[in-house]
Amino acid sequence: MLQIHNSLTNRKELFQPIVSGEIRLYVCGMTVYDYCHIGHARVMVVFDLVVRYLRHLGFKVIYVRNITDIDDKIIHRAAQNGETIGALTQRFTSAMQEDALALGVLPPDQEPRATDSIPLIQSMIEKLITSGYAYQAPNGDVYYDVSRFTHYGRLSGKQIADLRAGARVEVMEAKDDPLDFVLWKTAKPEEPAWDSPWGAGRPGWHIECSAMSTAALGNHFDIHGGGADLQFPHHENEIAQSEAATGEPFVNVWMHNGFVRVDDEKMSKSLGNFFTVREVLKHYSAEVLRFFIVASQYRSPLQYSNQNLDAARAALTRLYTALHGIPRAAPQASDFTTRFQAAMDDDFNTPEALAVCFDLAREINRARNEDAHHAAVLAGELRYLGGLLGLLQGDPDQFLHSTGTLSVGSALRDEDIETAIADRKAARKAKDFAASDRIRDELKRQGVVLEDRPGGTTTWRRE
RNA sequence: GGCUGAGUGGCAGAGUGGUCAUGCAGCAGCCUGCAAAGCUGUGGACGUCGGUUCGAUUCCGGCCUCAGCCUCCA
Repeated sequence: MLQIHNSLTNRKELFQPIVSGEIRLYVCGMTVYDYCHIGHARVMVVFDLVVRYLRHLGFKVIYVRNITDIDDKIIHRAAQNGETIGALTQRFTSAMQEDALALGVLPPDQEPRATDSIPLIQSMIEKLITSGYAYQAPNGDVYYDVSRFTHYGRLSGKQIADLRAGARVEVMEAKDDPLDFVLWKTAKPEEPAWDSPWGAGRPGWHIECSAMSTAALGNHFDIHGGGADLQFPHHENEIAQSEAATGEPFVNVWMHNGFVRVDDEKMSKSLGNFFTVREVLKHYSAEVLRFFIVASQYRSPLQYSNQNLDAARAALTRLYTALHGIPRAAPQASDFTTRFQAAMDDDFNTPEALAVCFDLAREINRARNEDAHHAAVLAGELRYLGGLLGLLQGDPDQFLHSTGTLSVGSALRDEDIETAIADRKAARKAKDFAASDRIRDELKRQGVVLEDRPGGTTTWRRE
């Protein structure tokens, strides 16, 4: 029985879909004005694996992840670069999709863009004004009246009074209350704008997610996810807007993933301590990066460091070594699958699920010389379970022959290695172990490790 | 100041009221020409002070430390 930690109640809860057998899921995606960093990668990987697992359980999942392609930062960055907003957002949307693909993140079922959703957004704002939840200020901006929404603060565990007391919100004359947030921003000259009943302008950030999610998934849907930094105010505001506009409950389960940290601090643009996905992929393979993310539970902080990526690579090498040299056989669900599912059912406990994979790998290693068929079936199971995490789908030989950490400099070509191995084989046959060891040492020096197998064959891997 | 969350062996990282996490690293044995890989065995931990309990790393309370949110942020 699947349990998910719900940020709304701050507890693990038994998951019950609204419509039996079907799950509607919305995740806040990227604002496309720069390359994705590892924090963005984590959101994509985490919810990808949530979707994969839910589908494995037999649910029909409708997964929507939006693209924010209009906001202040985009406008500023485009101006800075001297390019159009459309060119900028198109460029970084493509970059984001490339990064996702590299990380083995399956595309969402729908990927709506804010700028394609203006009519939806306007109609929601219209409803909020009509029902008295929003007002147009003298400066033309339209604001949401937070005091009208009685449940405001429920998701983030905040009291309106406390928020006011500790308000660090910029004082804006136009607002009735500093906590009110903007739904429609009047355009300044030079800024992109859409016509509206409230004058030319553009949507505020929060409203787009309310409009796009309810349009795609209905007024009331199952799961809404995103990074923990979106819990307040973004998600809080989404609830306020959506529930006020539709008169229905918005979302049953809120999921928030933890931050990626660098030196015990949150990785973020403002701190400048971020690593982009494409930067990291120059040094580590995408599967290693993905393993690194999966090796922590999604709500825990994730400590980014080369040391931890190296550890991820070593661990992944062990799994691929177990699969190496074993023919593919159809998987059978055994006790390992039961344990794996129990782990995943417990709020997607991927570290525990990986532990099961390692136990399975040991079992394969035990069986491989005793009972080849059994080993093959277990290997099939390991591959299947790994697939639920988006791992272990590659060819073991290929993984072991690649460095995993993509080393720079003069790497030996595969053919050179094969030639050296043939030379060494001849030397061994002639019992010239000094020559044999010389070849092995030289390869080792260049980062290639040899492994002599029973039967006289030699396999190799890069370290 | 308000509100969250966290402190586990050399490192990473799960979990549990009393018997094994898991991976890397260490040690010993088997295997090997020697290695590597693998297998077997093994040492090593639960921030701190109290409380509850036959028994707490696990429950409760205080304290210390760290991170996050309260402003754009995945």
